[in-house]
Amino acid sequence: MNSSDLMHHFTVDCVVFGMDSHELNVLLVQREFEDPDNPGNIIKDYKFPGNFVSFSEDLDVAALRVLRELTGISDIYLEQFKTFGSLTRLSNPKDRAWLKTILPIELKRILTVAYFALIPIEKAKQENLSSRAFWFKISDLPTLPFDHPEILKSAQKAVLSKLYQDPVVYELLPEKFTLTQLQKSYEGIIGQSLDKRNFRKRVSNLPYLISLNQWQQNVAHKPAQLYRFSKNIYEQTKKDNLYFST
Amino acid sequence: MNSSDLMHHFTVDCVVFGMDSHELNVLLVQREFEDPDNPGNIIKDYKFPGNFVSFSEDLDVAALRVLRELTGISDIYLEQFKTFGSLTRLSNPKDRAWLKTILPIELKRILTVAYFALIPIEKAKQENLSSRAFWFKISDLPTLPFDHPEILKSAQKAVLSKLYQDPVVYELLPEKFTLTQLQKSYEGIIGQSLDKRNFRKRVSNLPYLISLNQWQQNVAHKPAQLYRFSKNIYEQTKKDNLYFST
DNA sequence: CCAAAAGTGTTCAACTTACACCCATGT
DNA sequence: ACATGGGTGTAAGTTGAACACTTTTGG
Repeated sequence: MNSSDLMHHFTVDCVVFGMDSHELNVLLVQREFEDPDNPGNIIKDYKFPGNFVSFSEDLDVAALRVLRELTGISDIYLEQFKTFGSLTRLSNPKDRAWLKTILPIELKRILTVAYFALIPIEKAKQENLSSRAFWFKISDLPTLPFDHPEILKSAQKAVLSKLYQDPVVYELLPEKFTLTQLQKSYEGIIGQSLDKRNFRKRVSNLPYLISLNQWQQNVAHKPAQLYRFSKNIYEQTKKDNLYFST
Repeated sequence: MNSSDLMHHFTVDCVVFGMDSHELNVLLVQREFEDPDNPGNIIKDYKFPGNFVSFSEDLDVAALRVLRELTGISDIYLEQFKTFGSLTRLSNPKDRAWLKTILPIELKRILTVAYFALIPIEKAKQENLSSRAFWFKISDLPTLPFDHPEILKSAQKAVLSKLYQDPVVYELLPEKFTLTQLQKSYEGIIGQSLDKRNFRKRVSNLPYLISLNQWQQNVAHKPAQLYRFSKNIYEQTKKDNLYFST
């Protein structure tokens, strides 16, 4: 075994979740390449934003760079959750054909360090989104290449698991939000609907959820009160929950 | 940017937790090399078992192989939790000197995919442990090289977080165990002591915790009843808890 | 006046917490 | 007989779950 046998290509891939008024969405970037099975035919499909990491680049920095380059988004909550290194991740000839268009050498295996990211969709839209980046409802995603379906499942679990420990839902919401928006965000991550009265009773005990003397405007129904998340109060009052799985 | 700029060395590192009758322990392997600052002097210290991964090896397989080769342990619960790729992980000259003894080239950066593992200490001892592998109490660890202190902290968090979702404590216990052993295992992971009566009331509701008609023998006190964990019953009865962080 | 979403309280059951003493065994 | 860890119950407080109607606004 010599040293070059021990060298590998690495990418970072980002699963970006965005919350609109109804449900969770995922940000995908379009790839466009010639179908190797059908020359002359152009395939257009979608994948998670991801790219190679250079040898002098910190992982987290690489993830932010790749996300900025491919989507235009730069101010976002980002967290590494798992590295995927199966020997079969590149087994689809279409995926290998596409890879040749971006790195024209034969690749044996690519490890990818996967990140999840959370952002309110409107904010992402303000940060002039790349013309190649598109939001998809999580309930209606196109077929994903590589092992991206597995990465997505793993990302959803990672976000849920994170929510057990930190109120990361606030990363999905704009600065001022309604309790219904908050509830929808929880529901999107948990994957279940919650009882409105019980939900409100529960969150009304959270010291870091600050009610503002402001209400929605120009809505065709009773305007909802606006709230904000106080990171300071959260940090000061959080206690480590002690529960264990049943 | 050419292709070789995009290639990296990477290793797997395993943080092996073992439970003895009192507390959590961690398995370290000794490294032995000449002090670059003081030629002729031999440094002996300890690190997590870890090694390079070859280009044709699955990640999880590599972790099991490395663990077997360096410690002798082969039947163990193992789970990937994070990849460490800081540019400064190799900044200590002593660590670079040691690396040269195992791979005699100049290395720029090594990414490491970190795993945690759980095993009952006695079981590990049966699997003829390598003479270079040693158990240390988690409350009394030697100084660790590289970024291993950070990896340890992250591993402890990962195990705790896992315990929120699955009763992985049972991986630390022998097949038959007492409620006190179970409690100590929880306490070791959680890092806090628990009330005996409340603990027992709580676990007595777990359908997958099976009491045996067997008791401890040859102990200088009232013998404790033995229990076992039923993975089957756990799988059949588990429900996804719906709680969120406060 | 209609549609749409906001907002609100009670009851019952389940769970959490705090807390102290006797028991069975080996030496 | 003593040292060691095993084993047990209750009361008070808190939290979780189920459940339906009125309010405010824009169109």
